[in-house]
Amino acid sequence: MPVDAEDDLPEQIRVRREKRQRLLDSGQDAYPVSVPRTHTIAQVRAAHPDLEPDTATGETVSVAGRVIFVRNTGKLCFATLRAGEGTEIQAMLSLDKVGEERLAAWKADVDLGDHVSVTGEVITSRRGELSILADSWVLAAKTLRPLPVEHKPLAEETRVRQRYVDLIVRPQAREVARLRIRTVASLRESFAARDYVEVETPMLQTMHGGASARPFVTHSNAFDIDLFLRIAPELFLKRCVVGGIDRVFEINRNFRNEGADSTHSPEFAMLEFYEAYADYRDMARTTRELIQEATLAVHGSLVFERIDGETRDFSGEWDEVYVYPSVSEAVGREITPETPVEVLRELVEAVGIKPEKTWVPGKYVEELLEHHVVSTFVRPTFVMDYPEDTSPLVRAHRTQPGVVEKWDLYIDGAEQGTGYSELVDPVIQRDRLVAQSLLKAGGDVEAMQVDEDFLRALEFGMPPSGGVGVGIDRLLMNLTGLNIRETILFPLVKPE
RNA sequence: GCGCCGCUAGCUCAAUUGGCAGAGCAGCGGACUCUUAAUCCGCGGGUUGUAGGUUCAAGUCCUACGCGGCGUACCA
Repeated sequence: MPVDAEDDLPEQIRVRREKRQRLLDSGQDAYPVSVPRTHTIAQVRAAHPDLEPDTATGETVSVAGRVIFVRNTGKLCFATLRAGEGTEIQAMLSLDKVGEERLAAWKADVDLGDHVSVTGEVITSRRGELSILADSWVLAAKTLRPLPVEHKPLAEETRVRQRYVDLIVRPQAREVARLRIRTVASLRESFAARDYVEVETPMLQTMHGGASARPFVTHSNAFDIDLFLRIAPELFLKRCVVGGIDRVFEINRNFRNEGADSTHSPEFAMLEFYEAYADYRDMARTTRELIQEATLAVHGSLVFERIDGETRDFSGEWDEVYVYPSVSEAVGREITPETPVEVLRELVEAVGIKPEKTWVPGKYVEELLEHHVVSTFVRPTFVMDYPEDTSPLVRAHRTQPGVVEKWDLYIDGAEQGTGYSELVDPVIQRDRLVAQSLLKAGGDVEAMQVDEDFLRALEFGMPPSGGVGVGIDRLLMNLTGLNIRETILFPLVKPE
């Protein structure tokens, strides 16, 4: 080991390395393959819920945990051991029980952060703290880096970059890590109860489609072709419906090569589900039920307090508003799919938004909607019946020309999901995708490609169907009040 | 992208007008057989994000770059 490199280490890391070496030199193992462990800390706590102070149980156990506090006195040492899930128990090491040599070794060798195994009687201290009075102890794993201060919050960046440390010291980090999968498990249970089939469709795609977004591009050496990381599973799930998987869902990652901020991550978890013989209203109801069931699974109530202390109410039926009427009301004049684009442009510019030349008329309407209407919805709200020209995969409204059967679900002013009566006419679908590809040729990097295989699938006949996409990260954000980086265990960050 | 703010000990943070770089916890040495973020005595620990510049003197002022946060624009 180069001496110079050692000298450059911070003092506390150097000291811990020396302790490790000292243990090895004396024939002890700093990282034994196994240590005594008869019970988890949680099991010991559960078995002795309310002992009186200064009680001896006569029961001997071996527990293991990370040392997070030490209170070493001359002949009686105390330590708090913490299990991975956060349960804690006190270890007591006395001169009588472990002997002079092992007590001295404890004081000299054990640092905050080390994993240790302690064997001894379950007792309570005179102050009533549930403890293991050690007959023996052994190091389970030496920690070479000092833990951060327990009682000062870690800097947000350190929490994100070193989530392992965050998980050790911050209860909420442990809680959120489990919350995500509890939410996803609830969704899967809800789908199972509705006879849905879960599938996994390609992440690596030769065409990108199903959403308007810039894809990540990668390369297959075997095929010598460029591939796209998927921006959405939509076109494959529809192939499933064509093939007769009438109720199908997928929960998996999408990748979009776009900005990252407190509400957007380049990779994010997405739920999409499709149901034959359902329309967008059926899908809205199912979506509400899924989210309500997940809310119950996480919070136990549809009226709940988030981690940030705010209260939200997801109970009952959810509000429905309509795009053109609500925009009309907001701008003080009637807006319809026939409203000339010049009028829309004036209204958009009047609120300080700069139109781009690729915008179609419906885009202006959506901008007005977002600016005037949507941010006011705290309670979950379905915004229904969108412009046709911004939704190339949606079926035309059954009675209103220029409008499609689509809703967006807004919670707390942010889009939580979207649902359609799906477009299943292969001829109209082809026209829409060709129009998209022309936009793409004109420089719109988010426009879709003409996916011939998808069109061929539709030509085999897709039953009338409803489809929904729900952002899982967004759902967690809405259930907790956290930003997106807190809901993702290891969010993408630039290298240090 | 653009604008503003930040980056100091292992961690969390101070440092007045440009004038000896500090504290708490953690660490090291010592005392202590019922502690609870133990206490008491003593001692170490810094390339102030990186590279330049101005100045007798730079954590502090200037320039560039890196990383981060917030705001703003686009996307879920």
